[in-house]
Amino acid sequence: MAPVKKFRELDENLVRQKEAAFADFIQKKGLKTTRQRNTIISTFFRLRGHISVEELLNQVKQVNPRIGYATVYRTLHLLVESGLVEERRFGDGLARYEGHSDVEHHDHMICLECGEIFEFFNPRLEALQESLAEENNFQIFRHRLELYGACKDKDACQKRKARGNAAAGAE
Amino acid sequence: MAPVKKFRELDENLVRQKEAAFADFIQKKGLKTTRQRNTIISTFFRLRGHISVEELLNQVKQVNPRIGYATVYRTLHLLVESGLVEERRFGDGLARYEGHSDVEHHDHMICLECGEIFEFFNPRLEALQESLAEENNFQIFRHRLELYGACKDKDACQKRKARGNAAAGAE
DNA sequence: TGGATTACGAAAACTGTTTTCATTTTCGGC
DNA sequence: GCCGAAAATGAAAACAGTTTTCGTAATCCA
Ligand SMILES: [Mn+2]
Ligand SMILES: [Mn+2]
Ligand SMILES: [Zn+2]
Ligand SMILES: [Zn+2]
Repeated sequence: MAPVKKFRELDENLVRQKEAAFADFIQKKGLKTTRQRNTIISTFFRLRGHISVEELLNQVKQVNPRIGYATVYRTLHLLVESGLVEERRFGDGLARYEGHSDVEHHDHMICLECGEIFEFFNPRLEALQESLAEENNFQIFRHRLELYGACKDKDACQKRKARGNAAAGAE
Repeated sequence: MAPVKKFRELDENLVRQKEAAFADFIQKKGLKTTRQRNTIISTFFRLRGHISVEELLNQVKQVNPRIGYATVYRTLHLLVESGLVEERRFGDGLARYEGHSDVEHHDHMICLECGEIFEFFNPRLEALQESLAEENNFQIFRHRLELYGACKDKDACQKRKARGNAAAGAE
């Protein structure tokens, strides 16, 4: 009867689940639980999207302003090592991080006009990659596929595209 | 009669063609022809593969040891701007450059064991990307697809894979 | 060939990230 | 609850790749 609240609850549960999984990882590695790490991961898991280190640090500082870059970097490495988080690089020079959503693997479309990032997954595409690898006697461990362009829906993107200052394709 | 030589000649012609195209570009931009730029581009076009700045500088220095990083970087930017060269990043932190081959666009398989890079192109894959973009009302300007894994042919890669120190998928 | 314009090269600056190191915190055993 | 070894923190320095600066030199058109 309260679908919005329901989603929020579910999301909150997922976050707690991830926090628990990370705690597990930390313990199994013989590392220590610290206030800073807890702050960082619970902040991170409550953010959505593809988060840069600076973005994360800014949020974290609102909870504990004494936390610095080093600890955020170190914690992100642990999160990646734990398998709960993936690092992405979309060519703007900064690493971005995202917690796994329910979709295990996905690829990205990046709008060069508005910066929005769309996620997609297509089994045929994945299978085709596999079969091409096979042909070349190559075994895929992982892959990255990024489509850079413009989302036609957005007003801003259409406008800029019409003015032609995007088609150049410059970074 | 001399197929190897023939290929070499053809290749040499292609290089000269590119050098001419770059000269054109320089002139149309109102820039100046210099000994350093000539050395750099003719060295670059005679190398094959995905060349890092350091690799290029090392080669260039054998012709003229006084040429420095700055000029190599600047010349590579011009080459990219001219459209004769493309920048690639395969995740090892360095930019790599490749002159267009006859194949206009291609994607890459990167062996994490031996570092070898295989190039491929598949129209079905490209078309599938297009149609997925279409579905999302997205217009692709460019894309990048990289398959990371192991080439099964190579002895070294097979051996290491068997020992299991590769499957972890760590960077 | 003069002279405005562009390029060069060494070194400094920059950016994102990693490391160092002195200090503090954690946590299992007492 | 305290001890002490082990691990974590944070400020600052170091690092790596790349870009910029700035004084000097080369280019090239009138
Ligand atoms: Mn994503
Ligand atoms: Mn290539
Ligand atoms: Zn995929
Ligand atoms: Zn492609």
